[in-house]
Amino acid sequence: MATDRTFSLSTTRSGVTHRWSQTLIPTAREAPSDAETPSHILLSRAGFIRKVAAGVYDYLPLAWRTLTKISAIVRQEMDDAGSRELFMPVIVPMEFYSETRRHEAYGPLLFQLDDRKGNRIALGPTHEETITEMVKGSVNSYKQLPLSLYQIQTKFRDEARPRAGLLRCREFIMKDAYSFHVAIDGPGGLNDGYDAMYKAYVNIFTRCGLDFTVVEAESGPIGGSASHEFMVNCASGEDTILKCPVSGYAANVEKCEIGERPRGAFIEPPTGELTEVHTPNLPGIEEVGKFMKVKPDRMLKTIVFQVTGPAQSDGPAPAHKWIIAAVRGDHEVNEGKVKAMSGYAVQLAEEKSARAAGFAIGYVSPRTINSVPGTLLLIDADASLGGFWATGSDEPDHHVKHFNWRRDVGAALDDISRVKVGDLRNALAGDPSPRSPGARLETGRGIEVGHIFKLGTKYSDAMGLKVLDQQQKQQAVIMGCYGIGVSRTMAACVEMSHDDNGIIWPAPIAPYHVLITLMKPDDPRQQETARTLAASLADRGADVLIDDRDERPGVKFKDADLIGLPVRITIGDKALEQGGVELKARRDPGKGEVVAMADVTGRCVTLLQAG
RNA sequence: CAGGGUGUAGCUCAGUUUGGUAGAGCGUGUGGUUUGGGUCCACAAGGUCGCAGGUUCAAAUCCUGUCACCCUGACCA
Repeated sequence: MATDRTFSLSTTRSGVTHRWSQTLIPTAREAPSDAETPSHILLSRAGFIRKVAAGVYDYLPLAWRTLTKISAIVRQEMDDAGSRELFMPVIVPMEFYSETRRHEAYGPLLFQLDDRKGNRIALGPTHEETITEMVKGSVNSYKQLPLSLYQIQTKFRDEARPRAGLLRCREFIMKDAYSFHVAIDGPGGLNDGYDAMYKAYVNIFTRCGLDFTVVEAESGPIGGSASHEFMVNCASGEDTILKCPVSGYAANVEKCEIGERPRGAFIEPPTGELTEVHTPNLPGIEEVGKFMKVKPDRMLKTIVFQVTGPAQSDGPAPAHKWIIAAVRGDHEVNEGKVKAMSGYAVQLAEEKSARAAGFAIGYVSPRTINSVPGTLLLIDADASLGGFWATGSDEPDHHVKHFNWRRDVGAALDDISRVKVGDLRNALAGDPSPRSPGARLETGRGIEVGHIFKLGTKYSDAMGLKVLDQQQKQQAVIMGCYGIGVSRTMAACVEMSHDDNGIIWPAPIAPYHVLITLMKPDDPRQQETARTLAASLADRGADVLIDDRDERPGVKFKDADLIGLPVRITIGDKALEQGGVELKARRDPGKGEVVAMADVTGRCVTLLQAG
């Protein structure tokens, strides 16, 4: 159907009308064998995506329409939040990383290639360097700030293991935004810009029709709640999120604090003689526990970290070389908490050097605080309690029973420069909430679709992005950066919203709003009805797909459910004889109902506005 | 990167153990039939058996190498 292209200053949005026979929607009864997750299976079967290589996909017409709609919402909200769109190249010259050294941080994740002159080139995994370089050449004065810029671009990351279709790709579409400020606080400061982005993100994901949770994520260099992740709630999500039902506090596992827990005073008497047990060839806590007939929650897991420097680059030199972190056997050490409690930058100890220093890796006990010089012992509250404990014996293939803090570690426990007790492990469901006394944390799963954080001067320092401030002094620009996985959002939406028969699109990001199915595509009366309805719907801004294929009804209905457009209108003789057509919302079960012709458009619009 | 697995028609797979020159279902095309939830029938097109080398009279099948892809884990600003 021809659209009126006459020139006008502003166009009232009118919907499109497309015919199935004129677009490419290769639906399939079976999904490719490598598809396992619902979004991968359904997007493949419904003809949205095709795999080109591992983690690389074609976006077919339906997918592209949805991606365009997500992008349109992103653009509107970003523009409203004062950010301006630009477009930067995929190609990043390797020189851009010479100062930030991020190619080292990224490692093999960075796609690289050589041009014909032998120059090394990267395919951008994100664009901090490119935009910092660009702004450096264009902004010199505080008067030009604050500034916020964004783009929607294809990004490249050579993931070790792409998986789950669009959820973890090597080539994907991302909206990335960067903000530039002279101050952290006050009008126009980083915090202002960050809050504006936070609100824009809430608007974006709400408008997309997603069920999502905003969680606190690992803080940036500025501290506080400087980073948030936007997670689509869905059981198949890769990430665990924790929520306090009373205060509304939510955080990811890396970040989640745990409320006050009882801790030991190290005065309990031993439960028995320290007994050594031969435990050969047992790789994990689980196996060792079974062998010794001790439950994991009665074992102490002792993890060795090495100190790599002060927590802040300008901090004092570390007084320790090693950190041993003791948690209950059924708990997991949280590296961020090890950092926070120790005040050092740390990494998991390299096995060779740790052995050389005297740690029997795999069999370490807290007693090594007394045997390896320069060691700091951190104990999780739950592990500091009294009672029976089993732990390593500090020699290969042996563990001990009846470990007792006071008897076996001794006076070091009273020296706060050598031993600290606190929150050291990943939070779990049922843990005390850190924000609301008496409340318990709950867990859920999520898919990360957005991430915002405060960068501070990390890039401007490294790359020399400075402006002259009001006092005519050079000052490093303070930055924030804000990402949305556009293609991942589409997949996350399918994960969140589908049934056995197919996708169930929320109206705002459905490829089309209404599917008009002709039972007899050759029947002039049905054709005329379809044309009339489509024109009327398009007038109201609805995008319409007309299934004009000469297929059996069963095939058309199955395909309709599969591609998941929010509203289906079926034009057939039965309803026409009653002076109407059949109307059905995708999310409603059953057959739909016959609606009088005059009411159809109104009913559709109502259904679509409801989501 | 470690461990496991798979590459045969557009898709899902059988055939490989025991070598003899390639099959099914779905999909596609043609004809008929059927017409409100993946009709039924007939005929047809479609495959360098991932790639390279080797053994053999003969290789999808055995051997060697290589590439790709998948799963679990590690990793994931």
